[in-house]
Amino acid sequence: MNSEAKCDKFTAINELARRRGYFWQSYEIYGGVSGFVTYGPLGAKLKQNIEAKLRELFVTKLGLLEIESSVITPGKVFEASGHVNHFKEPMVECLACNKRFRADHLLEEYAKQSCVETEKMSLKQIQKALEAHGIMCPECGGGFKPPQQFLTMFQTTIGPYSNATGYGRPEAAQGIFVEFNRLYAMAREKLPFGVIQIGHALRNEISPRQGLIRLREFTIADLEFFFDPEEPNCCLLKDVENETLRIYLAPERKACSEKIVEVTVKEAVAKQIIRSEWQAFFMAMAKKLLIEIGVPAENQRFIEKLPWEKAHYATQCFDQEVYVDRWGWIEVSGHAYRTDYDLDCHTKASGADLRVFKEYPEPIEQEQLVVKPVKAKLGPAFKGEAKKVAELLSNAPAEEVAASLEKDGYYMAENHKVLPEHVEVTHEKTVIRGKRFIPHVVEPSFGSDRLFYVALEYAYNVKDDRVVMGFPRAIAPTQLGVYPLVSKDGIDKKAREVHQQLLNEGFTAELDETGSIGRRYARADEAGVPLGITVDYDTLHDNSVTVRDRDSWRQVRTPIKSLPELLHKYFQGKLNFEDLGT
RNA sequence: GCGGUCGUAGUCUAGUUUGGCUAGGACAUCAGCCUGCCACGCUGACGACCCGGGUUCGAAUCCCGGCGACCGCACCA
Repeated sequence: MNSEAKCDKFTAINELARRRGYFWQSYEIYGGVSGFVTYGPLGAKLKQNIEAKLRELFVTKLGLLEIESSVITPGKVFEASGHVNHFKEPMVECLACNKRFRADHLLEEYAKQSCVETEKMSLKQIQKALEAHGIMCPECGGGFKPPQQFLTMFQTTIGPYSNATGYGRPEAAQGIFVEFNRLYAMAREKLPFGVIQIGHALRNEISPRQGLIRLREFTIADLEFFFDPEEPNCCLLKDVENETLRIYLAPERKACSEKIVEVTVKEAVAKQIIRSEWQAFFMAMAKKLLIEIGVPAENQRFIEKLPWEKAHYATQCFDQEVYVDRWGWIEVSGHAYRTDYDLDCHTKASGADLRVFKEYPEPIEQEQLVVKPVKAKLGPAFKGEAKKVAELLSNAPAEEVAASLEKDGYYMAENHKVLPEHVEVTHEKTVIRGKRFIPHVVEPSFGSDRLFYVALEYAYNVKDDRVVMGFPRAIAPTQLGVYPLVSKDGIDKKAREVHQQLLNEGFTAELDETGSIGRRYARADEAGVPLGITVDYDTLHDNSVTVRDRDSWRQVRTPIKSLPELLHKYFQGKLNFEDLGT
């Protein structure tokens, strides 16, 4: 088992995960469905702890706002955001060999059409274009069935009688954008500010096959950070400016070079490698997060997306990648500069004003020509049409109306003849105190399940033919194991007391009294329990216990009464194992 | 969806070619004994042939269909 484990960690981890209750494929009794997993007791706790780390880093320390919105989303939202158009692909199937191809890719390759062109084409246009260019199956030369769209969002109907289309959200971000006005109010109407949402998202993948890496239902952590594009400087950049980032840049990728540049955050910004300071900041934070869940810096990198790889909303986009045994580099987070794309789309589609107001340092005074309808005269003159005429006058450019009155002695508001007596033309001074604009957004987006998987893979160690899950102590699902050395002579009773005390202190602690002590240590190692507390014969005399370190297997001796304080500090990272006793 | 490989207790697996099973083992789990710090002592218990159909006196084994897994193709905004 262990030699195989070295060959393929993915297999070993999946097996361990099932056996020990980290995660497994859902609905097994009905044969299982791929793309859905159940997190077991250890896994659920580990995932919570990883998400707690995310919250600690972004919510607690940076003061971002956290929200929770619904998964089912009215169709209008994703029509506005562009997902309905972009979350589907036109595909054709060969009549002869049944192979499937992306229709737009075929046109790009054989008809030399740009992806900008194919993007806009309807299915019928695609079919005609395929026929016009005589494109046949690249595999066998056969003809194609009519093209079909594959929508990768889960579609449903909201309510029993309505035919309102709803979608399972493929990202949590839109839940933030649509609530922008309220959230901006809660941020005390100040930029910059950020909102995070950690929740389930759904994507109907055609064929998900890589365990936790590609799921149909998964947990996403979308962070939307709003700022003024005219004040794009990041006030927190100093905190991370000397962090180094390993980046695989787009030009290198185009040249098929493997070259990774290693730059500090400061340099990346100065050299415009990363065009948004806030994006650079969050990339540094993402690196920190991954280190905290156990992935060393040298096994992380950022990869700049090529133009055709980028999401429809993004300008510059980086993926954070982690090296894993089975597939090499896999994406764990995406960092997109979404500009004002989403808020602009929702402004246009909903009619709601999602702009923010920015006061100028000095108010600007302007003199403006104003044409005011005189209601008292309009009424008798136009009777029932008066209201309409007034409206037409208000909407017409003042200069045009004034000029016409001056020159011709009247102004035609459609077919109504407006005379000078009907209006009052004045020069008014207006004071413009500021302007309205749509904030820009940088979005770091983490795949929680992928973070979970890489945490498992980097924790996975084999020591003396035993599996030891070396989770960083902050994310370990179980913090403490409590063991009676033997189950007799009152030692078992004492161990239960110690266990209860530790639970009362708020630790997650497991009591294990079966089997030999070595077996229990081994079992705890597989569950990644950082510390073992063993009650032995000496405990009965002097109230001290041994504390065992999961990673070094060393032991120290400590009085029971000092355990709570020492252990709290240990799990906060303020003490090392050696400091826990003698 | 396509092609290849595969599907036996919680896990790993023997048996499938050549039908004869009351399906064997190991680890894990549970109960009891034993215990003096790293899964290694003893006794016992629990527990499986992916689903459906067919062939046959008899199917884990052969045939067909379905489901699922792994690899490759495609897909992964």
